[in-house]
Amino acid sequence: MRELDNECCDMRGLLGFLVLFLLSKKPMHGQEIANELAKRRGEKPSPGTIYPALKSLKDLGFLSEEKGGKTITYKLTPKGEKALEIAKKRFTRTFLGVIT
Amino acid sequence: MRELDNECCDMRGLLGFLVLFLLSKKPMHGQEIANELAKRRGEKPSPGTIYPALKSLKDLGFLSEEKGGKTITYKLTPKGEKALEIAKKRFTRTFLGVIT
DNA sequence: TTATATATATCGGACATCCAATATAATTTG
DNA sequence: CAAATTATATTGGATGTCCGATATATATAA
Repeated sequence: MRELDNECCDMRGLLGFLVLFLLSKKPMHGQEIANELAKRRGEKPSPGTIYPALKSLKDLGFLSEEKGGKTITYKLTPKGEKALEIAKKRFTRTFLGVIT
Repeated sequence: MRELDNECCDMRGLLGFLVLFLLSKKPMHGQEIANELAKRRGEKPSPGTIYPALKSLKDLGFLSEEKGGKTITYKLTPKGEKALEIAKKRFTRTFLGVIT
C-alpha cells in the first residue's frame, strides 16, 4: 500500500499517464519531464524509470521524437492525444471528488 | 503501462487510497465499497482484492470495524482520517491540472 | 586533447498489486 | 431443516512497475 506511505516515491502506476499529460502542455525532453515530475511528487524519477517509460510510449505510437544536439524532444502524436483524452476521462471518473 | 490500456481493470496502485476516500464519505461494508468502486472505474473488484485491502488498512490502524449480522461495517479512525488528508495532498499536487 | 558534465539507453531484479480459486460463516428461502 | 444466497476471508501466483547499476553519446571546459 505504497500510496499511503509518506516515504513512498513511485508513481503508483500512473507514470505513463502523467508523462502524456505533461507533454500535452508542451513538448519536452527527458530531463525536463523528470524535473517536472520531481516538482509534482517530490522526487526525481531515475533514468532507469523515465527513459523506458518514454520508449514504451513511443512504441505505442503516442510520442514522436525530435533530436537536437544532446537532447531528444518528445511531443504527443495525434494517437497520443487521443489516448490521453480517454485516460483522462477514466481518471476523472475514478477519482471524482478526491481533488477538491 | 496498464493505465493507458482501455482493457485495464486494476486500480493502478491507488486502491487503498480510494477505499479511505470512500469511507470518509460514509461508513460502509465490503460489498458496498466494491459496488462504489465498480461505479467509478467500471469493474467490480474481486473478493480477493477488496478484503485483503480492507485488512491492510485495518492493520495500519486506519479503519475500525463494526459487525452486524452478515456484514462488517468499516469506518475511518482518526489515524485513518489523518492518513487520508496527507495522501490527498500528495495526490492533488501530483495530479494538479489533470482533472479540469 | 583530455576531463568533466549532461542526456539518453538498457537490463536484471526487488517489490507490490491484484486476481482466481477456494473456503468459511451468516442469513434467507423453500 | 436443507438449500441457496450473500458476505467475508485467505493464499498462491502472474504480472507490471520502478529502480540501481551500468553503458554510450554528445557537448562543454580546462
